[in-house]
Amino acid sequence: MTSWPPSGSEGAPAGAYDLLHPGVQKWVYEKGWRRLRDAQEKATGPILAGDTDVIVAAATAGGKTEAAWLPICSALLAEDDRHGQRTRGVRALYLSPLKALINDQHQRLEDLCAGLGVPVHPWHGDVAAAHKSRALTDPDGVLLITPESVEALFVNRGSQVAKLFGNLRYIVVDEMHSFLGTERGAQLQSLLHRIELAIRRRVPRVGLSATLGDFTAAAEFLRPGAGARVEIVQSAEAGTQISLQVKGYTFTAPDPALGRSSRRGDQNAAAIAAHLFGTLRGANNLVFANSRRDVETYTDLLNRLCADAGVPQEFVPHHGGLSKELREQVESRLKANSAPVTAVCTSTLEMGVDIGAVASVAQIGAPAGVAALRQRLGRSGRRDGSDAVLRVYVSEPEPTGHATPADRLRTELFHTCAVIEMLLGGRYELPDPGSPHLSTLVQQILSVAAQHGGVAARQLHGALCAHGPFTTVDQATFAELLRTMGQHELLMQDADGRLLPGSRGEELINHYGFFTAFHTRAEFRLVAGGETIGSMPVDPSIMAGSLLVFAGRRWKVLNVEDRQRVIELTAAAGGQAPRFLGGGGPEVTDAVRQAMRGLYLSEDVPRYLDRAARRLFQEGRDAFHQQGHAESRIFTWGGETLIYPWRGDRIMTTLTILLAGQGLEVAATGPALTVQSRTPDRIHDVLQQLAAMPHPDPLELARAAADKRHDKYDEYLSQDLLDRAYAARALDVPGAWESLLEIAR
DNA sequence: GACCTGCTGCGGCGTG
Repeated sequence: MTSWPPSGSEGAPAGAYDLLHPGVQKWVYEKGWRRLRDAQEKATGPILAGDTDVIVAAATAGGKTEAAWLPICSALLAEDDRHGQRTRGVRALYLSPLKALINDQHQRLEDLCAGLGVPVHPWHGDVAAAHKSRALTDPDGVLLITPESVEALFVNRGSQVAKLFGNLRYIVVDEMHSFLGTERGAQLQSLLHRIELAIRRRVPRVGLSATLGDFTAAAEFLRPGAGARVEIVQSAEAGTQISLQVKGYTFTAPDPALGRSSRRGDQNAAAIAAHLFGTLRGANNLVFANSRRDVETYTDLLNRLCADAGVPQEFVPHHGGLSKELREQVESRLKANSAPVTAVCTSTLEMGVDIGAVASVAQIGAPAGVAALRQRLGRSGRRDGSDAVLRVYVSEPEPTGHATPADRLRTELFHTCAVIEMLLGGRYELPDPGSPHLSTLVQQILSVAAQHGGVAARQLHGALCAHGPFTTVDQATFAELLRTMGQHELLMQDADGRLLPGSRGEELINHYGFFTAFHTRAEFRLVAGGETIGSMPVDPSIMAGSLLVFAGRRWKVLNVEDRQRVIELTAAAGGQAPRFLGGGGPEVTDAVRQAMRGLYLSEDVPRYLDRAARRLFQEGRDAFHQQGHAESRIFTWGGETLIYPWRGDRIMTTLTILLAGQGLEVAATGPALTVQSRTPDRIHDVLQQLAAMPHPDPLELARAAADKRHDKYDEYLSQDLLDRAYAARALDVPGAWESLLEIAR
């Protein structure tokens, strides 16, 4: 890198540094950076040119943020130089999936931008209204914002959007992987498109992520219809070394004759908590549990161990049900790095927030997915070049007389290993391109109608579908959607045929919950000593006298105020973590289930297993072969027939509907399909007949499915549209036929 | 037995 001020570098090939604005060069120089990181070196040219969309893919802590902002700030300053004055209006828009990430980025960007005279404005639900109205009166610089807050701008200040973004030069989408293939992602695409429509100009988009599985799909997401022209910048720098261990635990499976028992969880949790306590104390760590309830349970167990040992409590919970104050306390304790603290958390601490040096990461139970596990791992080993340390805790039942053949397969462990193998091979989940995201389209139609105070149907289709992100929605489908929205009084037509929000539509738009594309549930506020400590979903089993574990403490319920939705608590001695009911778990992808089968069939034993896990792994593999899974996929046990397709949840759902259509009583349980009281031969015949049939229309299968409502505005879809949304989201007919042929063979 | 994310306007009240 050349020095600053520039001196005698003439003749040297122009590196990225030489392309940056002198003001930005000065900042880099004063930081003492000896050279730019690979991602920064490669991204500067394309971003600075300002005529192309760019994806920057680099490992966590690979310098992605600066890779985007060094050239963006350079381009803005160069524009000012050309005009001889500072350009007004928002000139760069940064979109983040998390408020906490915006706060974090605000601090980092201020450091760069303050000296350059580029103001930076955070904008989300926790930002004071006064700040927002100030930014609106005289907009300038960089705006850091959530998709929901952009939605609110369109709905509440539709006429100001064109002026606000009139001089926009760049759009940055951070943690882009978290938007791919989701309702929220479709909302984001629509909002970006609507900004460009409002200012009648295309604005270069910069997407950032460390965990993209497929650059073609990611590029198509960033610029729908023109993904092929998106520039991909991939850092060649290797990520941190990973130090990885899977720890196995066993527990005695409850006797099925005695009914369901909760002892299973208790026994595991106590043993795992004891190991966590012994290993993690004295340093900063993150422990990821798979549910809020588990977060509370483990925090409580760990702090009881602290109390028994007479040492300070250093385990704190962090999840979405805790109040903003409590979460921020945990985040600042992690950042401050003064006294050791371990956060037990859900995915809330998975992304972005730079929480400083974390010695290790623990994961309890099979990880939700490959990208999620990579993000969690990326929280450790960020600063000093030390290894990222990950321990995964897996529990399996001890085989006794009561153990089922399925118990002996050790599927939790093989699931975990399959995800880890995919992580080590960089095989992240692929976004699903086929979903029409009709629920989000309902929201966007209402939002556009509110933005303009009425709109013609043809314009609406042009804006959102024909030239917008909902390209798979044709005119006929769109017309049906408008009709069903009319029937539900979401829309009405005025004398000129323009569409306006109807009475129900007005209600939706005028409630602040409108801005999210995802579901939100009714919740009770938990209050202790006059302070709100968090919230939990309405649960009828909670009443005065109930005992609760929440926010890492133990409480008794004093009072439940149904009308105001408030639960009053007082400190108490015992209790259980509340159930945060609702939502299913994450989808298990086809790639993971196929990788599980690959692990059973292989002869290699992963090196990252501890002794107990290795024994469980070997037992699982032995059971797989003894039970005949290598040769067959149909088995009988206890009057039921079990089918093991070893395929993803969508294929399992599709097979379930197909078999139910043949008059069989069938349910998907984990990796197996359970069919009631039939002989395997009979089922084999049915499967063979199905395999020989032509593929059915997915819509026909969807019609037969129950429980199809899934996304926020699905309740306003006609039966036919709901079937289409479900078919695209939940079914995989070609995959199911591949699987049928495999099983019937 | 199973994640998470996010959110406005306005009235009422206290303080400088």
